[in-house]
Amino acid sequence: MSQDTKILTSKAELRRQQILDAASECFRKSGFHGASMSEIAKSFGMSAGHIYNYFESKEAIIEAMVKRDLDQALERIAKIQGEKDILKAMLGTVDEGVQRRIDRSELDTEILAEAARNPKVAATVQSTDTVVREKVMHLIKGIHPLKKAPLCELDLAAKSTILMALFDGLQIRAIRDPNMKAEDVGKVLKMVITQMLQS
Amino acid sequence: MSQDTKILTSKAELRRQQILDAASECFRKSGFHGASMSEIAKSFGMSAGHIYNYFESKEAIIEAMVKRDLDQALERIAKIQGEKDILKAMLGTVDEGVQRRIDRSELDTEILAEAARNPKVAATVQSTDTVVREKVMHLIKGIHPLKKAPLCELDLAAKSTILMALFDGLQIRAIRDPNMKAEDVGKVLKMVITQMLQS
DNA sequence: AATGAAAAAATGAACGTTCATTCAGAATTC
DNA sequence: GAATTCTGAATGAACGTTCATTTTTTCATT
Repeated sequence: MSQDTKILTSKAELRRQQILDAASECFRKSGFHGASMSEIAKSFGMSAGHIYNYFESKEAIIEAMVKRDLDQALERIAKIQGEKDILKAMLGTVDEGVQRRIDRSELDTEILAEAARNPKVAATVQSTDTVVREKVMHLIKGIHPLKKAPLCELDLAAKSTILMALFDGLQIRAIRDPNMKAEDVGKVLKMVITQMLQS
Repeated sequence: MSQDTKILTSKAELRRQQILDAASECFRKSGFHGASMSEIAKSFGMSAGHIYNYFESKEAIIEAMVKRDLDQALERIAKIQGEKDILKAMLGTVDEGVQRRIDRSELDTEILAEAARNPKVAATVQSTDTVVREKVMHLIKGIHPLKKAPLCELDLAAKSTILMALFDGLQIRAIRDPNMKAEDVGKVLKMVITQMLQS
């Protein structure tokens, strides 16, 4: 099995994923600066120093985390894009989308805070967001072609921003208001999204 | 002028405000853990040690910042509550609200990240949010009393959450997408808010 | 006004701790 | 026995907080 080193899930790659998983959990609990390298390493039985054989620095870990999340986001979008009725497909993923934002609120907030002050992390976050937002705009375009004149590009950009802000905002709401009821919010959210994307 | 020590804006109180102002700017630039006490102190010509005559710890500074922001939020809400046409008054503040979220995105994200891992800061953030959200629910109630049956409490809670999530979300959007156009977003935002609060 | 001593405001070096990163070498795999 | 994987002590820098000390302000008394 080792005759071809091009296998992507090599041992080294598995080690990298282990580190990312452990670091995600530690960053969530303690924050990017609060979690030490040895805390991350010990949490899955590696020594602190050895992490540096897989990542150049602590900063590089957070960058890799952001890039890994991008692929998962693109998969979810592609699944919607493949459906006949795009609006219906979108509404069908609202509830799980709400729950995912709640679950990831602490980690994502930590990543954003780091992006707000660390130019390298900011660049990674911004470039992945650009990719996602283009896909979202394409989704919205696919909803509209019925009644009126086609959406102007300006409204399209603004609507994609609002749509993403709605979900991004829930991540903040989850921290500010831990008693938020996901089901009720999902209900109103579907209504708001329907109204916005059909007008 | 010194015969009555009950004057609220005493010298000590002014000093506290100076520290809060300087700390806000330093936290925004460097983050809560990235900004050192001496960096904060030096930025307005005080020594690091002297800060401890006004705040018990670094943590206490962030808590005081959150409480100070609450008062400003309540003032803005009270101004809307005093108007005849509440929906119209709300829409009138959307554009400046969008801009404020953009301007404060870095600092607020930093505060939230700290709240996500520091229970004391979390308690302060959550209790101030509860106060604000009750006022917002009261605002929404004031819009509705026309046509239909009164809003059920459940929808009221969910709508207040969505309304606040929209603005909270813009703060994240500003970090993920620095090219976001505030005016265009404001336009669509007004439309979405109008539709949601009148249905 | 001028004085001077007590109170208040302010300093900054020192302390103890923690952390990211390095590296010489041990353990394991091939 | 070479290559790879891994360890953990060592390094040097940085940080929050304390405190002995100095500077400034206050104000009753002269």
